[in-house]
Amino acid sequence: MTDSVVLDPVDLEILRLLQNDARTTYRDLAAQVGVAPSTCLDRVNRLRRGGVILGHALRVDPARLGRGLQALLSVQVRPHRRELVGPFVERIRALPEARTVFHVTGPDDYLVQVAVRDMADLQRLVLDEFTSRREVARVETRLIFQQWECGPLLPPRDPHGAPSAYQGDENP
Amino acid sequence: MTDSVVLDPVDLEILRLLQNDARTTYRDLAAQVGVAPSTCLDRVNRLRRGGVILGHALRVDPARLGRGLQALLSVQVRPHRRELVGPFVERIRALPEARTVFHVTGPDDYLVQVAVRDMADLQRLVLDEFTSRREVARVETRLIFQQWECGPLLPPRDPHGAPSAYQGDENP
DNA sequence: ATTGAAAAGAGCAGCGA
DNA sequence: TCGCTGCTCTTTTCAAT
Repeated sequence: MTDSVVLDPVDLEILRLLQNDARTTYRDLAAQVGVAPSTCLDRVNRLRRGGVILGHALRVDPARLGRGLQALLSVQVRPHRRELVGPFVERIRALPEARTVFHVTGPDDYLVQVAVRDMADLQRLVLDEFTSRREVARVETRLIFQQWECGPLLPPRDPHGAPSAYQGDENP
Repeated sequence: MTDSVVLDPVDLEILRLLQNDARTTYRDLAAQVGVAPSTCLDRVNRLRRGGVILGHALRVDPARLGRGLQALLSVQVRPHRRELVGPFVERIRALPEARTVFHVTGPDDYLVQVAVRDMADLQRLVLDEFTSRREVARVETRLIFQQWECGPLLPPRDPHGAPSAYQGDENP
């Protein structure tokens, strides 16, 4: 399914450091990991090509952009068939208010994280873009008080005490 | 509350481009926006100081790290008081499986996005880290089929046809 | 695969307009 | 506020180990 990706401790440490600060230079990276800068570059490029690193995203403060209110909308799309949900997702993704769309199991089909200016804006969004649609059977709105990003994503530790290096799925 | 932040069309275009690829050089940025590279640097630094740009995040593929299964856990914490929820959030954030924690309105207090290896791993996580805790009154697990990040975050367009530049809250 | 050194390129400050 | 010039640091390449 995925390309062969083998991550040794050097790769893991680089990933961990870059997730803490994606702008760390190869020089600093090299110093902290204990290899040459050119080796770091090589590793990072390999992680890129291997699809482990998908890209670099700018973290922006929604409040400073006039979107101080965020919410999660649980949406039921009926009937839940490809010809309906495909366009639904694309339409939602195109909304300037949308941040993330989750397709999930359970009674509600989608969870949509949105960032809006204020309550009036949220009301407008829900009414105009969700409940007014025929394929949208139900919308439940939960406001987001606060949101925390968690620590760097790392491979799970092997529960059986196997070597710490993680080996991805192979597909030669 | 926030510093004075005024965003003109140049700032907005820079933000839009950087959200697509945060590693775009000032030179390329300048070429696409139509100003001098030094101006781009100046603008970006201002956006940094103004708190609009919070930092740079590395986007990583969880599946390539052996965390091919993601889920959203709705968690009810009872009693929902500061002395309980503070430590709860910190404990959850420290879990290597946790990606994002939302504090939300509604019957469930928290939404926790987790990335695990497989179903057995998810079961272990729910049982050991959530339902076994006394302050956790209820956990509802929804699996994530798929997840989409949406377009760049931009200021809302003014509904009254005012100038397109967005002016943040002032506090001189 | 990793390295050090050298070349190419980008970041950054100062200055003049 | 903008754009130019020049210096410094980073990134990237490459031959050798």
